[in-house]
Amino acid sequence: MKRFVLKSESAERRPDYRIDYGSVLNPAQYKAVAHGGGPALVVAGAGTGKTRTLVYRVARLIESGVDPDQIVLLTFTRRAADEMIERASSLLDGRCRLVRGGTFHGFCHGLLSQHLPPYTLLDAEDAADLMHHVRSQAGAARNGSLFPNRNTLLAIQSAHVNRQESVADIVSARHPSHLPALDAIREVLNRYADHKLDQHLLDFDDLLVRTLDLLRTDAVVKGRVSGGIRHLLLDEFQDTNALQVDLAAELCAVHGQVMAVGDDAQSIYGFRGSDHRHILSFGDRFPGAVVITLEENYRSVQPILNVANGLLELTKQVYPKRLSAVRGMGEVPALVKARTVVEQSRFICQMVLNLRESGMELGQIAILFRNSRDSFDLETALTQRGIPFVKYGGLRLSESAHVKDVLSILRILVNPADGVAWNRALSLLDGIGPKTAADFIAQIRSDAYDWTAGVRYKDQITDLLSLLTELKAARPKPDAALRRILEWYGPVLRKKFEDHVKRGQDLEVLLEMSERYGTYAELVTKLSLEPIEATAVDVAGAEAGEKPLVLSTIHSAKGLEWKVVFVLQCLDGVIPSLYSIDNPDQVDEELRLLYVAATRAQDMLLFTYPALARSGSGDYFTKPSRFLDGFPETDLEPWLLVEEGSGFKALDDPTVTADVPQDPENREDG
DNA sequence: CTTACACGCTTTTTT
DNA sequence: AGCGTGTAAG
Repeated sequence: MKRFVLKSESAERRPDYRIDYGSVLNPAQYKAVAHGGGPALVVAGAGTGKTRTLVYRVARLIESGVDPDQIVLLTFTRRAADEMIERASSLLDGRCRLVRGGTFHGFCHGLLSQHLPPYTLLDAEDAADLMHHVRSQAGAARNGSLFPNRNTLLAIQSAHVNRQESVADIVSARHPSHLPALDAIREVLNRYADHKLDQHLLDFDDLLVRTLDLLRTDAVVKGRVSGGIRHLLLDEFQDTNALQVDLAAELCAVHGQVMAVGDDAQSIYGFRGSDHRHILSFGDRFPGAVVITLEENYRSVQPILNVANGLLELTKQVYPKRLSAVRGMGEVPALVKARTVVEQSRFICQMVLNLRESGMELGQIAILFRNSRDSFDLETALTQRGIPFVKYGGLRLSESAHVKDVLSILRILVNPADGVAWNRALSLLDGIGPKTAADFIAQIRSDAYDWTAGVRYKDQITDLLSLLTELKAARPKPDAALRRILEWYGPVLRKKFEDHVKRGQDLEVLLEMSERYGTYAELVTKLSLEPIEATAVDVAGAEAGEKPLVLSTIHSAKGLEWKVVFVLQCLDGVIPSLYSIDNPDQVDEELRLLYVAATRAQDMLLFTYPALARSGSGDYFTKPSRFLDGFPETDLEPWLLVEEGSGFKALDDPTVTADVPQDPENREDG
């Protein structure tokens, strides 16, 4: 008898992979990359190849025949998504660029813009403007100083939405002093919501809320959206909030293929409603989840991890975890005591120059700090010495007053009901304050810009109106429109700002950027969703093509790595922040923040602090961060800065050479 | 009644 | 360095 063997056609055909996944990944990474069906959680300590794993998984899924368009990769920042997709592309091919990716907020906007009537996005400051307006309309200010200010109101609102807790709970837990005003707070928050509805405005939180709402109430949309997501990949899962977890659950409802990657030790966005416990309860939320742990650290030398491990041991929560280095031993991290902030900057500049001379690229060095302003003095010092740098974090170009002024005109054209934009634009005119602006806005009932202007403002109003009418009729491209708006704005800029020259340059940058956008709405929305985050300072003498030194807040440094990392201003009251020390949970978050900073370093890690700080009232002595206090000198080596010619002899450390004038880095133990 | 301006105080991190 | 408040001027 002859037998014919029928191949099973239902089983997935084993593809011929172009990449030999088994040999380029370690077993745990491979397990995650090759994971077949159902939810999976990858718990990945710092430097264990988390990004690499996601990148290879994307490539593998595509090689297995998954349509890239059916893969959704949600990351914390747009920068992270771009980087991953870029890396996947270089690994495999251009198909990876078709993967859908971005932030939760960006993804939600993409969806909502197809399903909601047109709306305008409010960034944090716009939301604050609106809240301020609502607050003053409610006569809140008269209720005495006990009534929360606009930022507190927004914080309450945001916590209410993102944590999905009641306003009463939020106020009693986080702002107990405002408990007597609870009813008034609710009233103001309701009005805030009403205004947003009336004016077709959505704030960041609304993007998440409305998307969840859409998916839960519209079965057709949900079927199409979730049905179109064969694989959902979630990066930085420890920083997702309750709302985002709900969203993720909806998005993967049809295919059930969700992979989350995260590290509870790196949860640093509690202030935005994230809760690292979501990682721990992942299995409850996504039943049957496989947990894969990545433990081998490929990034840092062991002495850096010793400090990182030491920091982690200080946290109240005990999810014990020890990173161990594949790379082995290296230099012991330093705790550098400078006398003043100025000396701290001098030290860093000279170290950077020494490193540069010994062949390290500037782009391999990063200076990290808790607060954006912590780097002000260093920025001056770097500029003086002609060291090129780029700064991430803090105030963004697109959030600065002059850029927002200019964009408000475009926003009016996009959405004539946008009272926040009208208010901003009108307030630029001489003699028009909140009251007059509000009166005008109340008169606007159509997008025909006609109203009865008081004689006092007549000329200015006519100017503004003809600008709007002209742009409305001609609808030039965004860059041409901006050019026209800048003509109008020029005199305002010069009158309003002392440093109008510098701000004018910013506006030129904006103009240049606007060429990339097809519509006003796209330009305005993109700038809110993905603010221009880096402010580059190009200094003459930078070698063409060499990446500059990186200055970054620790928050913005998440997910990145450098050969040498300095952490600035390691002071008690800075990290941990003065305003967190009463709350153990918040102190823990500050600790994790320092942990994140420490684990960015590959070869060398230096914590610096000034012993003397300056405040308005005078100089005062400081204490180094309590987190760095208890380390033995074998783990964290104290460095003393000594002036040249003061009798101390330099140790022969290649990175600490004495040929730079005024070199202070003679090392002293103890 | 509104706006403009000066002064004193200060929570920061991001979508 | 910005924000809210108090004060004086329009």
